[in-house]
Parts: sequence; structure tokens; C-alpha cells
Amino acid sequence: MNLPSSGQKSYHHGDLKNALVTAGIACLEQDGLAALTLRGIAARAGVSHTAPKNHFGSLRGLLTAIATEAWHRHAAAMRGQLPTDAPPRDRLVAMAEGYVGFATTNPGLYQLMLSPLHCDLTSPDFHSAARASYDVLAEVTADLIRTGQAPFSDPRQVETMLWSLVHGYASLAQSGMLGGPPGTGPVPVIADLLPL
Amino acid sequence: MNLPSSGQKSYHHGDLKNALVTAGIACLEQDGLAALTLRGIAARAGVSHTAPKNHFGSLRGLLTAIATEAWHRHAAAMRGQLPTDAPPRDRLVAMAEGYVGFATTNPGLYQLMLSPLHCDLTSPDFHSAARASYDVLAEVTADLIRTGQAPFSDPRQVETMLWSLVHGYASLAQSGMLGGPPGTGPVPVIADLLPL
DNA sequence: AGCGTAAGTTTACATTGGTAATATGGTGCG
DNA sequence: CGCACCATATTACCAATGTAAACTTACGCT
Repeated sequence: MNLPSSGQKSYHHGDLKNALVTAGIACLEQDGLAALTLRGIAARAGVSHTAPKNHFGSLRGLLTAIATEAWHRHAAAMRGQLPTDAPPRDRLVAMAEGYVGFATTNPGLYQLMLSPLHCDLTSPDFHSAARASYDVLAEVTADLIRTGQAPFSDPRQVETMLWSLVHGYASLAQSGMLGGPPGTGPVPVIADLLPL
Repeated sequence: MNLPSSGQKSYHHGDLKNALVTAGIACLEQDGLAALTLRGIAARAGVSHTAPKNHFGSLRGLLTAIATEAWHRHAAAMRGQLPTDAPPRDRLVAMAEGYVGFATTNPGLYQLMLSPLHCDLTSPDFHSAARASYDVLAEVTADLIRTGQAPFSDPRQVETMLWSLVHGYASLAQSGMLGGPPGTGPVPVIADLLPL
């Protein structure tokens, strides 16, 4: 029952579980959410369309696994840009830019990982991955509050406000609904919307 | 070519166009986004599943029409709660509560009207309906700026910030992703997140 | 009255996700 | 070493869906 550690194609496929997630992400990046079909992903991984059932139960399960991976990458994107020793407000800006940058660079993954229509939001793995992203935001918030630069004193309030703001911005930007009437100047960048 | 003014079932149906939109909203409120199938909506309106094509071209066209109606109701929900003669900050709170209230009360409509997967965001009707909602927010923003209570001086910046914040809050609240770790106290209300 | 055409229906079809039955091949036990 | 077992994967099949084409109906205009 021990998994083959790497790409060696022992057993029937090797580790189809990871291969399917990878194939799914490729489909997603290539043709968007609509391309996330059981048959399409399975074909890309070189297996029949019923193979995923053994590992994920259903399409929904597979999409949830993909979304979980998306949350991991999302957290990494934020942490990647986060200076460790810097003023809290610089860290906030970096986090916000990391957040929005991920959503902009990976529109498909970002849509998927927030869609209750595709994912099982109550899956434990999914939940803890999403939580890991939230923790980045909570850390930065704690810094802001400690130095008295937060707009509210209650951490929960600041967290919720920042989370809403940055998610709303990313979501609207992706829908193209940002910036009011078209042609009325450039869309403000996220860094200029943070109440510091 | 004159439309029958009311429910009289002249012609083949009367006005199937409105009937389909109404039926679609009913399906949506009853069983969520997944119930928005061509066949389901058509059956509810009492016609065959290919009838909608004459009026909307495709399922996407029908859903876009439903989403357009959703935006109209959304704007109405905000304006309904908006006091005409009141301090700008009271008007802001009322608008935000109207926004979030609509999303909470009509989760299906709210999901639909922001989903590029279901709707054609570039449809002129859709766009002008969404714009009408944005105008409510822009009006309130103008008041805030006039009285010097806005966090920024550029209206576009304030509009984008508020739009992002209120949409992000509504969207996350609906996904159940709001409030950080579960069981750590109540979720802050939108009125307490507005930087005034 | 009669014709043109918008409005709906019926039929057919490709694609999708899911289930059941079957084949395949690695693992471990004798 | 051989054989049974079971996870893994495939094939065949099904119901549901959106779309296209051919056909039917009945309004409106001349």
C-alpha cells in the first residue's frame, strides 16, 4: 500500500491521484472552468473517464482536490512576496498584492477555489488549506494592530475587512466589473485602496 | 407585433419571454444555481425545452436575462433602504446593508449575476443594469467626498474600495468563508467594517 | 380570404457524469 | 514458487443536458 515515491510508473499508473490534479489544472489554465469535465481531465491524464472515481469519488471530489491545491499555491504566492522584517504596512501591501496577483495570474484557479458550485467547501483538506491562507492575513493584521496602525482595534474586524476588500477587489477585477463606467481613467491598484 | 399587455393568453403563449425569466427565478430560488437548466425552466413555464431559443438564443442568453433582472432588483433593494435626507455616513451604511441584505436574501440571484460562467457580462442590457447599481454607490460616495468624510479624495478610489469591500463581504458571507476559524465569536456586521 | 412569418413542437444527436460488470495486475500469504 | 485477493482501471450502458433541423400552428397584414 506504500505509494511509489516518484514518477516511476509502477503499478497501474503510478500515482494517478496527483496526475489527475495536475491534468485538471492544465485543462483549467488552458480553457477555463468550462473545461473541467471528468472525461476531459481523465483523457489528459491518459486514463478512462471512470478512473478518477477510485481516488475522488466524483467530479466534485476531483475539483475539490484541485481547489485545495489552488489554496496552497495561493498561500505560497502571498508568503513569497511577504518581507519578514519590514514595517507592518509594507507587509500588508505585499500581502494584498500577492493575493490580487495570484487571482489575476491564475483566474481559473481563483474562480474554482471559491465556487461552492464546483467544490465541497466543507471538505477537511480544503478547509485547512483555505485556513492557511487566512492565517497569512491574520498574521499581518496582528502586526498592524500591535503597532496601532489598524483602523479597528478588534482583530476579527480588521481581518474580515481586509479579507473582504482584497477578495472583492480580486473578484471584481476578474469579472471586468471594476473601475465603474468604462473609459473613465485607470482602475485604482489595490495598494491605494487599503485604509492605513 | 404588439405585445399582449397582460396575462391574456393570446398568441401561442402570451409573452413567453417574461414568463421564462420568472420561471427561471423560481427555479433558482427553489433549488439553486444547479436547477437552471433549459429543460427545467421551460417545463416550469409550460413549454417545450426548445422554445426559449426563439427569445434568448441559448441557455446563456436566458440566464443573462435573469441576471439582468437580478441587477434591477439589487439596485431597488439598495435604493429602498436609502434615506434621502440623512447624513452621508448613514446613507452609506444603509446602502451597504441593502447590498449585503440582497445577497443574503437572494443567494441564487446574487451568485448568478456575478458569474461569467453563466452570464454574458458584455450584454448591453446586463451592463446597463449593473451600471445602475454602481450609480447608487457612486451617489453615496459623492456625498461622502463632499462632506469630507471619505478616506480618499479621489472618487474612483473610494468607489472601488467600497464596491470591493461590500461585494467581497457579501460573497464570502455567502460562501460561509467569513469569520475566520469557526466558533471564534460572531461574524462582524458590514456596518462595522466601513472605514468612516 | 389567403399568404408570410413569428412562435412552438417534435425529433434527432453529441456530450456529459454516474453506475455496474468485467478485466488487469501487484501484493502477500501459503 | 504459486495462488488467492484486492486495489486499480476499462468497457458498456444509462439518464440528463444543450443545440440544431424539420415540421406545425396561428397571428397579422394586404
